[in-house]
Amino acid sequence: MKNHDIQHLSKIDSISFRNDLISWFEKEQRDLPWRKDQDPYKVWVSEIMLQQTRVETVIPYFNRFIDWFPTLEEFAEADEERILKAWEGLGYYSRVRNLHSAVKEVQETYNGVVPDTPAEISKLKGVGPYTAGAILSIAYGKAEPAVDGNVMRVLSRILLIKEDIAKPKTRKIFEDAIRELIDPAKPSFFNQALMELGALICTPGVPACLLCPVREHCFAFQEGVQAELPVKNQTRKSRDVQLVAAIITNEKDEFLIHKRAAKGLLANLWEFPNFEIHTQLLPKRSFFQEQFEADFGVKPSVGEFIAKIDHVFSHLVWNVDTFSGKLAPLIDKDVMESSKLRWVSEKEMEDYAFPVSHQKMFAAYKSGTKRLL
DNA sequence: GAGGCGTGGCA
DNA sequence: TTGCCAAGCCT
Repeated sequence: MKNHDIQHLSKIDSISFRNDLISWFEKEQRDLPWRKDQDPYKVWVSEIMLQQTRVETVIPYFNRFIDWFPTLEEFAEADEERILKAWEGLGYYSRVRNLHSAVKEVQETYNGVVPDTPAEISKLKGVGPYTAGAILSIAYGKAEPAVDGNVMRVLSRILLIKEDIAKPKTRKIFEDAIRELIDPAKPSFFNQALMELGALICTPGVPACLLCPVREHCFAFQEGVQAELPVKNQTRKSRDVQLVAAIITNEKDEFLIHKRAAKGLLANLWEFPNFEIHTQLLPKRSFFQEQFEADFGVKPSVGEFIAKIDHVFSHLVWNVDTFSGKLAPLIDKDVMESSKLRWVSEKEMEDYAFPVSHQKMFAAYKSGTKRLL
């Protein structure tokens, strides 16, 4: 660490800072389901769910997840369809596949006990620097930094750190600061308090400094520049993708669904057959039929237009022209298997994990069906 | 290091 | 409406 990176660090009374911060946390912390105990498995699950995801969104998912998989061992033995279903709608689905892989690793290598050293825990899939520090401090009481976006925002203000927090190497500056400031007696509360402060008081935009328990320690507040921090220079441009999809049924009122590839966007989730449109040469119905026949060897009939579904991802936007369609269930059984196609009843669809984009498509289909009755 | 990887809430 | 954000990690 270069000292000039954190010139205000040495001016902080770390004992007083810790006490003010932790006293506030002990009084004001939210009653959250993952704070009921310090089971390393539950702490781990909650930390993975909370990555880039709001607390209010996570709460019901966490409760259901622990209901379905109360212990690390039970989650390790779950099948992939079930774990994806548990994550359906949460986003960033590789999180749950990595968690599953890591939990199985803990079962096999560590006899079912989540490791408590930085070196071991960091080797687990999906456990990066933040999650490692969070589990080690919250579940095991180790004085390790857990630097997330909240911590960088809060500390950038308190210590007047103007490094760009969008740059990966900047995290180390904050980890070094935390190692100086962390309460060795209460590392769990210290780390959680910093994040709680970021969530409740030291928010992005205009923070509630008048309610802040540590504003006397805050150099940004002293200089009135809290709204200018943190510095974050990253704009990720998203790209538009045109798709044509069809909700295809057979004479038994079953739906044709397809399992997505094991890598990439929405990996291993199920979907209604769809294709990306690169050029606009053919009418969309014809394009869909040709692509479908090329991939699966039979040609469906494509019926009425259902809806144009717009769905925004973090890095791209889907624009999906959705049609209804009909197909006799005559696709060869081996082709169905190798093409990862399946006919399922509406009831059976409940057991499959679909991305939100396809839930929107199905909702539009259902409302269209209802209109026809 | 930069970009892939979801979703919903909010100004 | 549009863009930005919210307890990151992987490649």
